Amino acid sequence: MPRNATATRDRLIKAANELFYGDGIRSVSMDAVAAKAGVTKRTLYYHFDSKDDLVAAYLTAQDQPTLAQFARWFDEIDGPLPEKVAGLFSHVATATQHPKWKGCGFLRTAAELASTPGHPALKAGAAHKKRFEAWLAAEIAAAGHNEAGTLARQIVVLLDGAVSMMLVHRDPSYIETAGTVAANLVTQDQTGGTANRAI
Amino acid sequence: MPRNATATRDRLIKAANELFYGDGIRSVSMDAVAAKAGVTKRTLYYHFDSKDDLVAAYLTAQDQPTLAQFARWFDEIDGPLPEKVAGLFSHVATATQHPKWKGCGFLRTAAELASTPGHPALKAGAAHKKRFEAWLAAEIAAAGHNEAGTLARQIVVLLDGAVSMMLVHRDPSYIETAGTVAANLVTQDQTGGTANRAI
DNA sequence: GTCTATAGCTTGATAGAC
DNA sequence: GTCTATCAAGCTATAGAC
Repeated sequence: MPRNATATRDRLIKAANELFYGDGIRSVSMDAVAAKAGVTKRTLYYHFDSKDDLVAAYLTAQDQPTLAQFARWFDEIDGPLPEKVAGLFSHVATATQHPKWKGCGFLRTAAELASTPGHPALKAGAAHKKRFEAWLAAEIAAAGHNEAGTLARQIVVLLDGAVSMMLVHRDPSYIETAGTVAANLVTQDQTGGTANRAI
Repeated sequence: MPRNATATRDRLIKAANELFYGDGIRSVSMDAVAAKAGVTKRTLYYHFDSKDDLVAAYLTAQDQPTLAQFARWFDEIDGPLPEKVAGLFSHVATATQHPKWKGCGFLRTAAELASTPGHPALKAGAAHKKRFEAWLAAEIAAAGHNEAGTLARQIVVLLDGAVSMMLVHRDPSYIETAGTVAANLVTQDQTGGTANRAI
C-alpha cells in the first residue's frame, strides 16, 4: 500500500477512468471508485473536493494519452497524406472492436453532462477536442496544404460522427465510409496537395 | 384530471421526454417524472413496469415526430438535391440555437446507456437512426441517384458528427462545414445526378 | 494521509386501500 | 387506475481519531 500522495491520487484517477468510462458518470458512486483504488472514501475526498472535481480530473488525464495514441497511429502509416488519413480511420475501426470499447469518453461525458453547462469536465472535454483538431490541422499543414484548418475541421466531424454511429449500430462500416470521404477530401484539396514540404 | 388511461400515459411520456432530454436519464428520478405529470409514483408504475421501460417508451415516442420534422424541413426547401441537403443542415443549425437544445436525444441516450448493451431504449434509438438513414436514401434515390445508399450513409455520419461537435463546442460553424461537405458529395455523385425522376 | 463511522437525503420499486 | 404510505438500499459528503 503506497503511502505516497501522488501514487494514491494516480490510482484514484486510474480507477475513476475504468469505472466512469465503463459505466458512465452518474451510475458510478464515489464508494465504487474508492473501493477500486483500494482506499476509503475519506481518502478519496482528501484528494478531490467533489465528484465533479474527480470527473474533470479523469477526463483531463485522458487528454495527452489520447492525443499521443492518435499521433502514434498517424506516424505508423506510410504513404501520402490521404492514405495516412484513411489509415487513421482504419486504426479507429480496429480499436472499436475491443470488447471494452464504449465510444469516445469525451463525447459520452459531453452527452451525459449536457444539462450542467459550466461543468469543469465539459471544459476539459472541449479543450481536448480542440487540441486534437489543432494537431490534425498542423499535420495537414506540414504536408503542404493551405486549407489545413478547413480540412481538419471536416475530418474531425467525420471522425466523431463515425464513432457516434459505431456506438449506436455497432457496425464498423460507418467508420470505413467516413474514412473514405475524409481521404477523398484531402485528395481533392489542390491548394497545395502536390507541393513538397521541403524547400 | 383525466381519468383516461391513454391520456395519463401520454402525459407521463411527455413529462419523461422533457425531463430525460433536459437532464439525462440517470439524473431524473421516477418521482420527478410522476410529479411533472401530476400523478403519484404508484400510477407511473401502473403504466410502466420499470424505469428502463419508461425510457424506452420515451425514445420510441420521439421516433416519428423527429422523422416528420426532418421530412418537413426537406420539403420546404426548393431547388436541386444538393441545395435541399445543404438546407437540411441549415435547419439543424438553427434548431441548435434554441436555448433548450441539448444535442440529439437518441445519441445522448446511446452514450449514457452504453454500459447496458441490451437496453430496450438502445434498440429504439438504433431503429430510429436506421429509419432516418433509410428515409434519406429514399429521398436521394427519388431524385435520380444510383448510389443513394452510400450517399445517405455518408450524410448521416456528417450530420451526427456535426451535432456532436455542436454539443461539445457550442459552435454552429461545424454544422455549416458538414452541410457543405454533404452537398458537395451529392453534387459530385454523377451516377444519376442529372437524370430526371420522371419517365 | 488514511482510517472508522455516520449524517442526511434520494433512489427504484412495492403493499394495500378504494 | 389512482391513491397514501413506506421499504431497503444507495447516494454525496463530513466528523473526528490517529
